[in-house]
Amino acid sequence: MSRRPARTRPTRAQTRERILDGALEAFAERGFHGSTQEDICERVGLSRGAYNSSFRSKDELFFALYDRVIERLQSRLEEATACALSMPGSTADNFLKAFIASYPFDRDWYLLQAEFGLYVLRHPAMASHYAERQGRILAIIEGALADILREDSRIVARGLPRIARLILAVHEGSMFQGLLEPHEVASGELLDFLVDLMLARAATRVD
Amino acid sequence: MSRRPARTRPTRAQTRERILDGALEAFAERGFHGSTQEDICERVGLSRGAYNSSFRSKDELFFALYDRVIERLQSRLEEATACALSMPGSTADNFLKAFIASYPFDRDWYLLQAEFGLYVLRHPAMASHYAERQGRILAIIEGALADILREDSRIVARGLPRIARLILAVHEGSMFQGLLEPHEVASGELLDFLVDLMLARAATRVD
DNA sequence: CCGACTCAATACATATTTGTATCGAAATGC
DNA sequence: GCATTTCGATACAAATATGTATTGAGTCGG
Repeated sequence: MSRRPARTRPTRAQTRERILDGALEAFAERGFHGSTQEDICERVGLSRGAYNSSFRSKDELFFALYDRVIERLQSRLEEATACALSMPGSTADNFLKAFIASYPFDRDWYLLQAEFGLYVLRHPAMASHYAERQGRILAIIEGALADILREDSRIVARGLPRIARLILAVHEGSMFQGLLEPHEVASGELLDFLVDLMLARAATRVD
Repeated sequence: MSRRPARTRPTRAQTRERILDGALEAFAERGFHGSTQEDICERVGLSRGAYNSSFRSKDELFFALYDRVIERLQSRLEEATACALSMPGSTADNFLKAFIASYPFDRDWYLLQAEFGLYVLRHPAMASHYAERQGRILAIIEGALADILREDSRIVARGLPRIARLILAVHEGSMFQGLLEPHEVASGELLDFLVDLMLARAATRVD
């Protein structure tokens, strides 16, 4: 035990994190413009005083949140990649599908991601920031694909960046459809289908 | 010339249309929550009086706009389908690519579409409304695919609904990437790539 | 231990936005 | 033509959101 008495007041960093937690919830539920300071704060039991003291503007909060979200996604994907690669003798199917399964597929994540996307499209100055973060995710996907090529070369070799983008596009598009009509589109279904296409196994002709 | 003097005051329907025009612009530029009545009205030179007189609520306006947008998309796609089919001897490649090229790929359209998507995800009661409209688009794509099958059977026959959904997903995902990084992702590039995959022509092995 | 400083809560002033009520012009029905 | 009704603009009132200033408790350095 330290000589100092236990800290009773939370660190600045801690309250910042709590506000980010509240913002995550609020933005997912009501969107960026739809969320008020009060909205965000009351979810985590803080007052607007803490909010205004911790963040200069809503935009600053927004991007701090985005960075946190991206960092978590990044480590999640990297972990999944390492894990899937560690299993010896994995085929491209297994690898890709394990990798894809590790991709977040929940409502809040999608809503937030979409909200960020709209925001940066409307604030061109921020586009590069977003693109850089998205680039990291694309790089991880590309890296994973490159690894697969060493194990199973059925997949196309050329245009890795484009394939990575295609995977990302399908993931996001199908997440939306899955959230809108859960009974029609199962989680990961379209992405699995795409993998099948890439492995050229689904290209059967009509009878 | 009619016995009545020429009409000087616009019809209710006309002002409704003008307000929808303003809302389209405003929602695309600032989003649903970010757009105020004033925002919407001043773009088309009307006062808030016209707004409140024409629409009971912002939600009503939003869905009226959505329906108008979907109707226009629908006729555009149907037209493109008919046109592409009328060209005799068209291969699946040509057909699909012509069809895809007719799909709107502009900023405002994407922003609005994404905004609608977020809205309905957050208002589950509205999800069925959106799903029904999206279903029409999917049906057109399915119909087009079915037509191709008669001309060129290289494409997979089973799971047409899933293929249609995949096309939709790729289109939306790639639209976003294209808008975010125009120099990285060309319009329609990913969709063309998907078509290649479906036609099993891109599934070459690494050397 | 004491003083300076930090942080979050509260109170307040301001600015925006929305909804309602009213008014005048214009169209329709008789 | 005249009365009635409709529609869009203006004015007003209420609600909501934001930013700033102040206050008091908690923390850190000497």
